[in-house]
Amino acid sequence: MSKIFNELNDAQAEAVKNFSGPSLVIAGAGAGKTRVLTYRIAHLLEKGVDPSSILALTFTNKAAREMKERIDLLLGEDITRYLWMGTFHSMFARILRKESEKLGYPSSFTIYDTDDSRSLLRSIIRELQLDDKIYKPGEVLGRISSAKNNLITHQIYYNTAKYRERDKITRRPMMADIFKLYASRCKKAGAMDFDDLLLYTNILFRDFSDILRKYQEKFHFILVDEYQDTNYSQYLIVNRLGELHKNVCVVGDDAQSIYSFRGAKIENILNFKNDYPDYKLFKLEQNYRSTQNIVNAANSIIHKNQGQIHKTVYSKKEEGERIKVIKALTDIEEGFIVSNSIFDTALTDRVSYNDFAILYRTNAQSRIFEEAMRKRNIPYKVYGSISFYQRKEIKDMIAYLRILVNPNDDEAVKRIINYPARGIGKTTVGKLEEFANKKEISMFHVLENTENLTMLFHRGTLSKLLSFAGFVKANQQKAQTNDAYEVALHLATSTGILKELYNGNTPEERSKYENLEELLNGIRDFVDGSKEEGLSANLDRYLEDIALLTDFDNEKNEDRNRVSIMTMHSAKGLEFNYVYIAGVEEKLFPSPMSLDTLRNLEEERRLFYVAVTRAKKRVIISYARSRYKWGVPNDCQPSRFLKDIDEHYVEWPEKEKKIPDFAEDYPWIRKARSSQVDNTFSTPGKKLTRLDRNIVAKNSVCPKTNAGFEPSDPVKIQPGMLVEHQRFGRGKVVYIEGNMPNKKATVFFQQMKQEKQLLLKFAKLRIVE
DNA sequence: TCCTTCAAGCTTTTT
DNA sequence: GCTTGAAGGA
Repeated sequence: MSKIFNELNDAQAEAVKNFSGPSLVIAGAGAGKTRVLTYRIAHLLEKGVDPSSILALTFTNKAAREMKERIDLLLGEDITRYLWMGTFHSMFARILRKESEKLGYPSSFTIYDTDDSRSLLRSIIRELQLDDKIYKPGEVLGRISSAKNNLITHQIYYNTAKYRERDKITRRPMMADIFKLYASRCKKAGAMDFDDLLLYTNILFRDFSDILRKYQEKFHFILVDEYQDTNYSQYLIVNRLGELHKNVCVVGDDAQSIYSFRGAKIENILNFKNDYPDYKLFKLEQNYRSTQNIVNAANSIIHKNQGQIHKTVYSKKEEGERIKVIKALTDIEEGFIVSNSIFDTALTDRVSYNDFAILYRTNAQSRIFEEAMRKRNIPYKVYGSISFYQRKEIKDMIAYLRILVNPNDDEAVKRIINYPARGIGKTTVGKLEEFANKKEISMFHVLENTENLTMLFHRGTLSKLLSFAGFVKANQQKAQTNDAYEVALHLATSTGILKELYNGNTPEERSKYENLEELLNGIRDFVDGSKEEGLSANLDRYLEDIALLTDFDNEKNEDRNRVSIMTMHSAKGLEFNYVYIAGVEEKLFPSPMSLDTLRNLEEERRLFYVAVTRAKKRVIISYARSRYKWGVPNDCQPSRFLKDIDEHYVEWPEKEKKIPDFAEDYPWIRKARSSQVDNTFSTPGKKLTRLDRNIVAKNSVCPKTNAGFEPSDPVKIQPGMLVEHQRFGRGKVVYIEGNMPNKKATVFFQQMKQEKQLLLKFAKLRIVE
């Protein structure tokens, strides 16, 4: 026994010690789930277990990385690089690359991200001449995704009356056909989407018993983190792989299950005992993270849920402060209050900014906090929303790299065939795509076959297409011999993309240039790192490496002292001293989409539980009375979740000891479409356009937070005065108070580059110098 | 084919 | 308040 056990309590130590046979670790928030997992692996390694025989599946790459660092530190050696530790997706992508030929895929298959999938679906829907208002690509993808996560392949889907009936009822009878076509197009392109990675792993293990056997024998120990958030597909993989040795250890907390929308099944935890009757159960109930008040408040929230395994999570830390609830007039004021509070706390408590997190329900809320932080000069980092790899310029560049590795990747080809402009227009691309689909070959394949082309295109178009194909082929050759950085740099310069952005005048272009530069630097780091470790530095490996990365994974040192801003979902597994939970309002949190069933509502409540339990010292919850939605301010009510917190642990806003007007849990309040137009702008006989609605904002409140003009200093709009709508830029916003019925103003719309006479009643406008 | 203009639609949550 | 894509003119 080593020093490992000095740092564990009894329950944790038991869970670490008993490493053979199936075990289920149920742990409350902050009770040291990850700690058990980490030490258990360290313990195994210490016992001399071969690291490459351990498969440890985590929820994020970041979690895996942190665990690895911790283990290396514990054992004092660089041993974790031989572990199979990472997300389900990345680990099984690794196995699939080795075995893909069995499934009819090249080993350098492309991984389609959600954007690629959606865009492929869009073209399929168009091709089948369906209405994309009914068959919304995002929704169709959701349906396909949940089918796949339950191992319903397109063949099964197509041939099962039950599913087709359902689609008929929901008036989407062609769903099965779309699914089928989507699957075949992906295969043709040598591409798998996220769900395919798991689905094909299952198919591989189902149809090739020798391969299954090989991996069963390889992985003596299997550990799974966040087991409550695994879906059926993931469950079955673990189940199959663990069948031989049965050394399966899963760690989870049913109270923190927040991903059922992507197919996660709490039942996986509950059914563990059926799959492994001789399992050992370890319960960790002492919370080491948070103060008693926070733990008690969180418990009181989760107790409102009916379907929960009973646990008594407790803390022995100090009692701590109550949860503070803050009311703001507007969302903008909310941002202002939060940033002020962070600024003050950092100063008085002498703590650094990385001790703070702002959590919210939807990514759209990030902007307000970004602006507030910028005004206050507080360093921050927004996680999620648009990740680095989803930026247009980055995706374009990566599309180039992708077709060098896998020329059949049609989504990538479509993306860049005319970027930068080569005179290959929509008609041409459409023709090319149609022909390729008819022949069931890839678009690039068509380009390689000159006879086909002469039939299809005129000479002018033909030469453009051929020069594009030639360009790609030449670079493909280059990619064989050169490393990823050389290839990428050459592409960026020879296409002229880099230069074009460098010479750009707008701030957007400049930032795009910087992003591209960052991407290239990243590739160089990859190349250097690979060479150091004696691994291949070619493009294939680079693309494999980045396909499954998220925002959390390219964290830089300069991010270390920043306030973290993210969704409550992203915050799972993290902890901070000070946590701000923002926008705790009806119609926002719980999300209106979740009000239809008790099941969904309880999941939202678990999300609240997750958010509160991220905090070590202090939780501050805020809500606003008015919030901009689609550019229009809307009245808001405080969330029903606020009343779920036991009063003992809450401090309500001044002068408002009790919060009125809570929405009832029953009957379900349906998403109400508030009429956005009503009486704000009325010219008899004239139909309101969107633009009018944007200009004339109802119930605008003038927050003190905006510099420039004080509320007491309203600006009168005179006829003929030149004003600009604030939609452009993040410039100073002037709120104009008071009713101005039937006043006319000349409004300057940048988007239209023209002036327009408008009647104003109540407006939010910016003065143009 | 490209570029500009304009309005529709959108916002759950993610590997 | 932003993105996207259709429409129409150059």
